[in-house]
This record gives sequence, C-alpha cells and structure tokens, in this order.
Amino acid sequence: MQIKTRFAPSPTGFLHIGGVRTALFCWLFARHAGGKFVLRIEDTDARRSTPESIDAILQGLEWVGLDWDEGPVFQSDRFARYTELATALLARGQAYHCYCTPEELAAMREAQIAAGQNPRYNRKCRDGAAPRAGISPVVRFKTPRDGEITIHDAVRGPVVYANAELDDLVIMRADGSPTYHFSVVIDDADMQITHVIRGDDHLNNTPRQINLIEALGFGRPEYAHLPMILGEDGTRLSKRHGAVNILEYREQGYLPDAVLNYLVRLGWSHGDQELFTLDEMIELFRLEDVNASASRFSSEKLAWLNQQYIIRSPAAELAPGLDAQLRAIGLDPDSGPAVADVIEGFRERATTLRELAEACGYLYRDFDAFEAKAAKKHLRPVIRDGLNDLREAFAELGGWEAAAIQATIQAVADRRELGFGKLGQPLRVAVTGGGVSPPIDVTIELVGRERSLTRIDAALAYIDARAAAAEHR
RNA sequence: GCUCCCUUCGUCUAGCGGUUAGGACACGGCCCUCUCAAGGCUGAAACACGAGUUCGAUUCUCGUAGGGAGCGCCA
Repeated sequence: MQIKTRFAPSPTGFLHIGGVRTALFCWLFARHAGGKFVLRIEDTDARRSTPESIDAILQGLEWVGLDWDEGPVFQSDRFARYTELATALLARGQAYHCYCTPEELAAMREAQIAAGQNPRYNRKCRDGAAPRAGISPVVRFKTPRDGEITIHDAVRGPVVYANAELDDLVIMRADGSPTYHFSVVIDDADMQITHVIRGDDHLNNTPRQINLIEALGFGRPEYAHLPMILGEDGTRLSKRHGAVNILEYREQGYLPDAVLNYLVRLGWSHGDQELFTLDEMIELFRLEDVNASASRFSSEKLAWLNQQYIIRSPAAELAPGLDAQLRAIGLDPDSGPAVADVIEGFRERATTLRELAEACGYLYRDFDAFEAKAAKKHLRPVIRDGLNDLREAFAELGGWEAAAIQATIQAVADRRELGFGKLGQPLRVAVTGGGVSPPIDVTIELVGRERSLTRIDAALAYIDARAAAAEHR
C-alpha cells in the first residue's frame, strides 16, 4: 500500500509555526516511508477564504522546502462530489434536512448552557420535518445514538468516545456548500490518504468523522494527533504572541533548515540529538517517537539553532541571504567586500543573517563618528604614535591579506613595546568605529586598504583634537 | 457545564520497573583570547500531588490538582 499523507490548511490566514510543524511531520512521515505528500486547501467556506492566504501558505511551504507530490487540491473544485455523497446519504436515510434557523439554534444552545447541559443539537428534524417556507435547509448527518468509537491514535494510543456524547452535525450548509467534517472525510478517502497526521485540536473531531466514514462505506485511515505548540508564555498561539507568518522568519534572516530543525524537536526526539540534516530527519522520523504533551515555542533556542546553521553552512549558500539583508537595511552589497568573505569573518557572531548584516555595516558604509565610549577608552594620545606607525606600514604593505596585516600590527606593537591588544583595540575602534568586530586582521582585510587608511587618519585627527582640548583646559 | 487529551530541570527533551534521573537552550564560574563571539570544561536546576500494584515505582493503574482541546451553517 502506498503511504500517503496530506497537509490540509484552510486559507483563512497566514501559515504559522504550528502549521509548518504539522506539515513537516506529515512530510517527514511520507518521505520516510517513500510515500506521497499531498497539499490540500480546505476552502469550503467561501466567506473566510482569501487568495492572499493561499498565496502565503504556498510561499511559506516553498520557503521551508516542504514540497508536495500532489495538489494543491482545492475543495472548492470538488463541490459536485460532496453534493453527490450528501444526496446518497439522504436517500439512504443516513442524513436529513434540517430547517432550524441559525437564530433558533443559537437560542437553543444558550438555553442548554444556562441549564447546565451539554450544548448540542436536539435532533428536532431528525425524524422528518416539514419544509418551512423561505428557509433553505441544511443537511445533517444522523450520528448513531449509541455505541462507541475507539480511535487507535499513533501518538496517544486508544481513545474511546461514546456516540451518545455526539450530536447530528451539519454536513451541507444552506447554500449547498459542504462543511469541514464532510469534505475532509470524502477527500481523505478519494485521495487515498493512509495517515491523517494533524493537530491535537482535531482529536475530538475524529469520532464524528469516523461515523461519517462508516456511513459512507469508506475505510478508516490511521490517525496521529500531534501535540500543540504554545506561545512563549505558555498560552495558545495567537496573533498577539508568537503566531507570526512563517515568512517573517525569512525576513528576519532565519534559515529554513534551522527553522525545520527547531520545529522537528518540538514533540519529537531521537535520543539526545539536537542537530539533524533533512536527510537524517527523514531517515529517523517515526510516529512512535512523537510525544503527547504540548510544548512551548522558544525563540532563544531557535536563535541558537539558527546560529549553528550559519556557522556550519557553506558561505556560498548563505551569500544570497546576506545580500538581501544588506539591501533590506539600506546598504549596498557592491560597495564593500564580497558577502561570502564577510560571512566567513562574521558567522560565529550572528544569530540571524539580519543581525550579521547589521554587525558588518561599516564594511559598506562610512560612519560619521566613533562610538563615544569606545573612543574615549581607546583613542587616546598615548596610542597616537603607534597608530601613526600602523598607518604608514599599511600604506606601504605589499599585499592586503589577513596574515600580512597581522604581522604588520605585531611588528609595530613590538617596536613600540606594546602588547598586541594595546594596539589592536585602538585600531579596531579607528577602523570600525566601535569596540566589537571579528579578529582585527580579518576585519582590516575586509574593510580594505583605502577605507582603513582614511579611518585611521580620522582617528588620528580625533586624538589630536582631544589632546588640544585637554591643553586648553 | 459535559467529553477528550496532557503533566521529568525556567524551556525543549531522554528515560519505556532497579539510573549518581542523561542531553540541549537559557543562566553562573573557569579556560582560550586583540574586542565580541564561537569552542572546551564546569556549576546550579526536574520526576505536580495522593492512593494502589510490586521485593522495588519517574516508569503501570486509579483519583486529585493544574494546563489544553472540542462541544458552529469555522477549519
């Protein structure tokens, strides 16, 4: 049997981290088994579905690299099929027309809650109701009144529900469109989905769907309900905290593989391993290793993983991303060193490509002033001669590579009887404007000869002005 | 309210009857060191509670508490 999973988002908003995790697990399971992964858009509710959401979902999945083998299948293209099966259920007496109005149902629900009862449809129309003028009926499914449904969930084990707890759900709306429960069940069967892997929030829906499956004469898929991902504060992910569009992570300079690596460890583990290549994930992923409890999203751990990926990825792979980040913050990548070289120098110092771009700004744009604190501490008259020697030595230096630059600094430091750092740190401030950068030789190489010389000149002028000011006091 | 699910360091997790309860992030210390990082070593830090089952429970069962989900002509 061909293993087949599906990711079935509804296009009513952007794709967020929770959706990506669900898609990832579906994808991993299918890839591991050599099966198929299908993308299906659940857009039966025309009022809430938007083309922008569809676009955001497709883009998001493409960005993280979760590619699908079939689809996207749109449920809105399959209405004829749903109608056909609803008609069949009606004909067989397994479903019925219900003329209760939304207002009546709402009132009923309220009354039930007020009376401390379980809110559910009272089955008023179940045994035949006369058509009411001006009201187009919905179709309701006749849920069995007794018996029970046992789900054998791959992550939770057996879960039992009594049919008596369930009510008769609407399967076709008054406007003739199908509802979620009806369309999922039909599509999963028609598409021959073998494993339904989805969020925990669907566990309670499963017995209703199984009753429908049985009425329709379909076979049951295997089920796996994944634990939820909570926001950083431990509450449900929502627009207010954490539930940002997955594409935001791209904007912020996260790497798709790092995001997937982070997500795969939320609810799944393989011993103590933290870092997984995509191939390893595929090879090692098993539903039995998915745990059942909800987890919190941690942006700190994501940041750490992203840094690990930045450190380990070939510079050439990272270069386009850094290029884009530089442009995004208003820098011109062509006005400085090759971005791949910058990555080599900065990769251990940045958590995201955005951060990296921000840290290396002085390579692409001149700065107006030295950072006050760093300048005060390091650009002092005592170091003037040393800096001046450095300036001259750099001007005459044959090549412009880190090793030669390092040797030059060392030579000047020796001649002036200074520790390397005593000279290096003032030089760093002179050339970068601040006190933090990659190793000074690498930094100077990246800044370039011309810029380095003019910046050292500026530092010398700064020191002179400072000395003059001190004298006048 | 009813039904269902969940519960190991602050967080992500390993554990699948007998362990000094392991790893990772974050945090502290030390080392390395031209700054900042990265890296190495190291420290503090957890089995929600109560009953059972058992020679023995973090592990199995049942309660309690806490958290979550569902109960739509949303998905």
